[in-house]
Amino acid sequence: MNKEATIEAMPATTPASFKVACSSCNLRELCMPIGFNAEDMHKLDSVVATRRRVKQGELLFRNGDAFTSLFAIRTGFFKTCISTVDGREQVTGFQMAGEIIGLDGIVSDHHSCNAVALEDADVCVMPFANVEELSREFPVLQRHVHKIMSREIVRESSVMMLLGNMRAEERLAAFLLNLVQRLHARGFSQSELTLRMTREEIGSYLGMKLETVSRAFSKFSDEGIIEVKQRYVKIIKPDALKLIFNPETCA
Amino acid sequence: MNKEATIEAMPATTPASFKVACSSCNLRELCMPIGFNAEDMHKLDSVVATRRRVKQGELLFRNGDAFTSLFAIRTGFFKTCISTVDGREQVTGFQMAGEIIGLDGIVSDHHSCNAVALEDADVCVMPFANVEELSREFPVLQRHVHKIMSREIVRESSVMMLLGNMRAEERLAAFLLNLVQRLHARGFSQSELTLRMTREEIGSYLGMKLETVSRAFSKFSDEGIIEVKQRYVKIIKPDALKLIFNPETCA
DNA sequence: CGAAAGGTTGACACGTGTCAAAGTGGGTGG
DNA sequence: CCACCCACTTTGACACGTGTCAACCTTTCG
Repeated sequence: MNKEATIEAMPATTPASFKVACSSCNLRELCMPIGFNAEDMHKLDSVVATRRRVKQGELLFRNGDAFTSLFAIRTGFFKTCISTVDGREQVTGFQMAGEIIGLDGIVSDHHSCNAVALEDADVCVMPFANVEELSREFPVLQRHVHKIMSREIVRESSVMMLLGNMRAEERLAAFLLNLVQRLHARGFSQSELTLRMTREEIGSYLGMKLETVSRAFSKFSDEGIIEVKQRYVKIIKPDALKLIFNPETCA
Repeated sequence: MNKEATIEAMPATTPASFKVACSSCNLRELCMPIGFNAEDMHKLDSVVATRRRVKQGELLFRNGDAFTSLFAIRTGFFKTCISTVDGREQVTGFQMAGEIIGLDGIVSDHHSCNAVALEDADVCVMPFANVEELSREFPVLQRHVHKIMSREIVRESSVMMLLGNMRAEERLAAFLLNLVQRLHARGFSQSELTLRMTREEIGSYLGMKLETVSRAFSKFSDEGIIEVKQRYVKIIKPDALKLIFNPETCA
């Protein structure tokens, strides 16, 4: 059995050496641009001001908070969500190690969503003023920041495709494939994962009710495509999943 | 009766003086940052390389095209859309004068959607290399670019809320309110508009079928909330529309 | 003037939501 | 350390909103 897909158990994590330095961070390749020499790399370290721990269930930031910083996730797992006055909630994304969170706050200087830790997390606080200042000095960083924002725009577009055009099972298949792909890029199994979110949160992200999510899981399980036990999921037939999600977004 | 809400009939448009210069553009306040002095403003003119005309039905760029430039819409109206291998289409947005289009291409150096002119259009071509170079020189422009991208991220989040949580009539109400609000910001009526897109395109954007869009229009009309005749829409009771869309996104 | 594209409306089907009940597992306090 | 509790999940029965299919109408344009 492959190692469990928990971010806490990141591979090659040296036993908690808590440097606040990108230059010595093993996630650098995920959240920072490549192509820096050693000297520049040390200048880059000044992007990150501090670290911050967020316990499971706690908020990294909430709707309305003043925006001052972006956050790079070191460990842990987040959801971002917005909600209506009448209590309906929309999960707008799930974020894992190496991903950047907080871009929503730039436009209005205030965050427009909540960021909730779905497991104990550790983030790098990057004051946006630092990011912008260093971006002016380093075109590579500038381009990187632009790419991160563009990537988020493209991701949201593909979620719009899911929500607007796909049926429940297609959505769940796409969701699972996306999750394992991102976990695999972080050194985890491409067939096994442990979900960090509830059925309700998955449903909110995918625009369906928790019962529908549960039914879709059961259906995939009955068909031998996946193995499910609560939060644990094993993908038995990835090709079958891809077939269900046949219409590759942006083909 | 208020003037018709067609972008071509922009108010205070001097009779087609076709300068390629932001400093003398009457849309500057919409797509460029404020707070530039006259001297800097002229440097800023070099962001825009050329102009480009796009006829109704033609594409400004298509999925897969190399990304080189952002485009600022001077006149005209666009939709951006992505499609699946099996032909399903998702409209990801409608863009009008003063708005920036092409941000999707930054992440991969290739566009990931199609941009189609829904009426004859005229755009400023801004080579992204120019934008980045000037951004390094002018923090105000840098911040502006970041805000534009962040605004797009937030907009897409609110569409996710629409698609994931709202019912057909709520979606259409939100859509109409958003459209008139943007048109009003450009000097048009806040109660009358002429749609530039078909029922099918509205439906694609809002995740519903054209028949459902049509029915929702008829329902609003029957209730005296709006007046509809084909593409012409007059909002009789804006408050009723807001009530239908009561859950203000991100409340 | 005729054809094509877009829009409206009706009848019916079907996917997903709703409501309810029961099962499962993890955390916590005695 | 165990037992209880609570949050989460699964499953079933039924309802309902929206999709599907079809017919007809309106407008535009060659």
